[in-house]
Amino acid sequence: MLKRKAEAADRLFHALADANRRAVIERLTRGPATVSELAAHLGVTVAATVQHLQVLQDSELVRSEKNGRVRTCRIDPAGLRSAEAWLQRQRTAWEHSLDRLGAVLDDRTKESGS
Amino acid sequence: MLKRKAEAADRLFHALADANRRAVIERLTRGPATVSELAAHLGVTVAATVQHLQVLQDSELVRSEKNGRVRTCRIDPAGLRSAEAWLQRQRTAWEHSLDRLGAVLDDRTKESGS
DNA sequence: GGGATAGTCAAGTGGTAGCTTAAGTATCCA
DNA sequence: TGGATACTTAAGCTACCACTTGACTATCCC
Repeated sequence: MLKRKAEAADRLFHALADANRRAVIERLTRGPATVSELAAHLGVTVAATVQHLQVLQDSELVRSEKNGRVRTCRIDPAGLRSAEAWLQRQRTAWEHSLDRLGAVLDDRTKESGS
Repeated sequence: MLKRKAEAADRLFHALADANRRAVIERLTRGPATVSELAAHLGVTVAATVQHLQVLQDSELVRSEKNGRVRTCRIDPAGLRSAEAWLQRQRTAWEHSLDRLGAVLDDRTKESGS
């Protein structure tokens, strides 16, 4: 199995697969927030929120820095970009394969046609 | 614990979060394949492959039809498109929020400046 | 018909995810 | 200083996931 290279994508899509983590991202696209604010927004404990934030930071979807006792979280565009890149790569590969199929069908038509 | 409702985005990103399922997608972007071919490609049993395919079909990433005893699988672009759409939505929302921040900073500079 | 092929279904297993509570650390401020 | 605030860490619990094996159905073709 070709798993080594896949780890980043694993983490990335796994991070996006949870509704609460996506809610954090959606919230942060509208501006930075503290851990407590995010916890209130999600309706879970602060501890659970910290765990989600860890996952989001590991996949470069969120960054955060701590000032005094307050941790401020914001979007890290790197993760969003590489997720989009993977999907675009697949879509383009698929479209190319459709093009090749089209070319083959055209050739067949030409051969058998006239 | 609250049972999470399996929303579309949940299913979608969860489907993409598994390396074997992504390998199926990558394989299918290069053209259709049967269940056995996919199983051989992944190096897992046919039964496991069928389970992956079920997940991929539920999230509209893959379609399949059965002719005789052979099931042929192909890419369903709907899933890829809606995953891309979600990510793009977040990225543009984030960029707009940066714009608004920029505007505020400009105003502040104008007010306090000179 | 009957053996091989292609896929489906069900049950069981080890591992992991997401959540909680509880106890800790660091910082703020009256 | 000392109490309140903001976050961190650890342990434990339940549910779910990816995978297997084994039995089964449907189809092909000699």
